[in-house]
Amino acid sequence: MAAIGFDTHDHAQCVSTTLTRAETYCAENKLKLTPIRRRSLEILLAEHRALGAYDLLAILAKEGLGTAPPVAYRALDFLTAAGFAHKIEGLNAYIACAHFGADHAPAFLICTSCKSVAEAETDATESQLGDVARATGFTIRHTVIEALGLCPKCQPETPCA
Amino acid sequence: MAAIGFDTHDHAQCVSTTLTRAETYCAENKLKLTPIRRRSLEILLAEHRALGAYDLLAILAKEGLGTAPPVAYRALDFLTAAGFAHKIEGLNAYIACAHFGADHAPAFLICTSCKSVAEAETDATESQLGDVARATGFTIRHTVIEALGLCPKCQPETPCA
DNA sequence: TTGCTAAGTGTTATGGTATAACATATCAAC
DNA sequence: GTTGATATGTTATACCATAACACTTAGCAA
Repeated sequence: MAAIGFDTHDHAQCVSTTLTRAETYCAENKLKLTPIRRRSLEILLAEHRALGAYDLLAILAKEGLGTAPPVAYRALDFLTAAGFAHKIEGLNAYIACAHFGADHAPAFLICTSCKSVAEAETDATESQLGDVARATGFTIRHTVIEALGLCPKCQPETPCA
Repeated sequence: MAAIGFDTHDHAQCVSTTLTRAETYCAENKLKLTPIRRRSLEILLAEHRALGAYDLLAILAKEGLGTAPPVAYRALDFLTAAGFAHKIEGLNAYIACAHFGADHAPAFLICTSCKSVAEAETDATESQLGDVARATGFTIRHTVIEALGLCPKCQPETPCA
């Protein structure tokens, strides 16, 4: 389980690589990465942070790709269903997934100071949530695991801009 | 870590006991359990399920305890800050806490079929989230840990009403 | 007692999030 | 080329949450 998100990297590269992989994945799984969906994913990847549905919509609207809320929500529904993006429940916002395709149980570290978000993968069946579920006979379909706090750069000693 | 919520129990007893404990806790900690706050907690306890802020407001309004949204949100803010209630982020709803007072890291098992919610206590520092946080230098302030799925009564073989 | 201060409440208005519903368009399969 | 499934365009609305400001109350100090 490795967290990513609080480090720097070749961003243009990371966007294009992930987009290419998403295209390949869609082709292999008979999913349609339409222009609106592709552009939405590209925007989420480029922003590299949690974006509200209406933030995404504003960008799409500027580009003539849609003006009404359902446009954004449909794209986000597709991307989250495909595993290309996740919803951060604690922020009512959406973020591109660094992984993709297979179902996974993401965990998020959300900095309340600089709003950056790091994603880590967890094993739901091995978590405490999994323990409780087994003990009670509960069947897990989806997990929401988020931590709100301060990222390394925003610790009290070294507040970030 | 024990889950509660998918079992039956003496409900009137559980409501009155918890209310009494809340009163004691407030007295000891100089918190004011005003009529609106007390009644809101009582409602959440009696309902014994996640309630939207506007659901709570509707009940308060019927009783002449307030008509505008801030009334409900203020009561819920107080109850959640005191640890008497929790917000279920995945549902945008609120539920009474079976525990109270001290800070804790609740985890919820939410049945998408019958809407029941079970609360379990976790140890954030021992969770996978804690592992990631330590590895990345992230300081956790608050955690959101929720699982959506099917409770024992709503498994495919025995769907519940 | 008066007056101050902090906390709580009443109220209006607004902002932010999300979806229902229905019409239209596109495209692959037959 | 018709059909059926999926995607999109659009309007309207519902649901969730808070800003802002006036007013009241409780506790405390002078």
